[in-house]
This record gives sequence, structure tokens and C-alpha cells, in this order.
Amino acid sequence: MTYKWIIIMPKSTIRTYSRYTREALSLFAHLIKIARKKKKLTTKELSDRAGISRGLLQRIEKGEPGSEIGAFFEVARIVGVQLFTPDENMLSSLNVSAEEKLSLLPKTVRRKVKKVDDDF
Amino acid sequence: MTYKWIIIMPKSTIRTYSRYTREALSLFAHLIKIARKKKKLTTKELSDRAGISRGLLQRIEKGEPGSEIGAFFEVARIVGVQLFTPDENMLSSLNVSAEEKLSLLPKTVRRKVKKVDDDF
DNA sequence: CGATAATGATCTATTGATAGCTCATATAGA
DNA sequence: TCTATATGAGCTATCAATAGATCATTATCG
Repeated sequence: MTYKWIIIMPKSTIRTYSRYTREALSLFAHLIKIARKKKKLTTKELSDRAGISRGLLQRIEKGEPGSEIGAFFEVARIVGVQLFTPDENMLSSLNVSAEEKLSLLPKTVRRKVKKVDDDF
Repeated sequence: MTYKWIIIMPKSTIRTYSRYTREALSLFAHLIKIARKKKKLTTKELSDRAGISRGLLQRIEKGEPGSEIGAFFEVARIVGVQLFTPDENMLSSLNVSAEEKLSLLPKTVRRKVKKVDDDF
């Protein structure tokens, strides 16, 4: 009697992240953890304020890339870690200018036959 | 004949985000979109390079808070949008200092009976 | 020193995000 | 103007992340 072996490959989405992304996340996570302790907030208190579970906060403070960015930003805001804008009020005006800038660029990117822009 | 009505509440995790988080994400998303067009990358090319689907890139460029932060950072890195550190090489050294700083702080945060730190 | 509380780790059910399509529309370039 | 294609939107199956526990360990404060 002969057997037929079937190997089913999982559709696992093993995503790979660049060193930059991993290190940036790690640094950001550390800053959040330090800021939380300086404010004398427990993990439970902070997660409650951010409206997330304590487990998610733990993952955020470890810099795991799978966390959702909204929760990440929310936690950072509460403990006062500045992401990339110095002032909270500047954001809306910057946003407008960004939209304006967006409207000046071509709506779609049309590929040239010969690759032109390769400067990175 | 009488009926008994049972209302089943969904366990929906409708998460609310602060204005700051929404605006910061929106700005960040705009910057990414602008940078992509300046580099003359199509959405398909960029998503392929980042190892994500085109749909996810579209959500990232709309600043949706549910996206995973790892993909967000990865895309930003590819198009050259700086988060908050000017130099990529500085990251590792900053990371070390953050860890060092972390080791100097108390390991756990003990709640005072009377709330002391309420400065935010 | 002893007691209490915070933290980190792990587990499961459930929710929600992602991949991978399709289709309609708009737009850049010839 | 015409054509090829980039984009945006929407859909579903699948898979991963989250919430919400518990437990052991550690550290702080009385």
C-alpha cells in the first residue's frame, strides 16, 4: 500500500521589518516607558486612560511592530512623548499646508519607460 | 401571548482616539503620500517594497489608526519621511542610552495613598 | 522584615485587520 | 482626443491582534 503525502503550507504572514523600523520602535517604546514611570503611572492606569488593555500597553512598551498605530500615538500623547511635532496646536495648520502641497502634485504617478528617479 | 425581548449588545470595541492622535496620523499620512509621489513611486511599487498589500498602503496614506505601526514606519522609511530622529545611525546609540536611563528608574511604580503627581 | 501591589508572562475566545482580488473612474502622456 | 494605467473603493476569506483573564515573581513601602 502506498501513501500520498500532502504538505499544506500555512499562509503565514511572516512579515519582516528593517533594522531601522525595529530600532525606531524600540527607542520610542523605551521613551514611553520612561515617561510613564516619571509620571508615576502604573501600567493599569495608563492603559485605562488610553482605553486599551494592559497587555497591549505591555506590547507597546516592548516596541512590537504589530501594535496598532493609533493606540501607540494615544499612549505617547498621554505620557507626553513628542513624536515629531513640537506643538499640538501646530498640527492643524501643518495639516492644511500638507493638503495644499498634495494638491499641487500630480494626482497619479505615471511610470516613465526609463527609470528616472532612483535617488535612494 | 406575550413575548420576551432580549437585546444582545455586541462586544464591539469601538475605540475612540483623541484629536491629537487623529491629526498627527493624518499629517504623517499626508507627508508619506507626498513623499511617494515626489519619488515617483506608484502605490503598487511602494507596497511591494514594503512587503504589504496595496490596500494597507492606501489605509496608511489615509492615516487610519488601526494600521499596524511596523508597516507604517517601514513605508515612511522607504519614502524618506523622518519620524523624529535626524540620523539613522544615531538610533542605536540613543537606544542604548534609553535603556540605561530605564535601569535608573524604579522598577515598579508604587501608588501613593495621596495622589502626588498630577501635573498633566 | 513582612505584606501588598506592580509587573511580566502566558493562555483563549473573539474581534478586527490584512491580503488579494474586482470594478469604476480619473488622469497622464502620446 | 484617445488610450493605457494609476488610483480609490468595496468585497470576502483568512489570519493575527486584542481583551481579559490568571499566575508567579519581584519590588516597594510600612
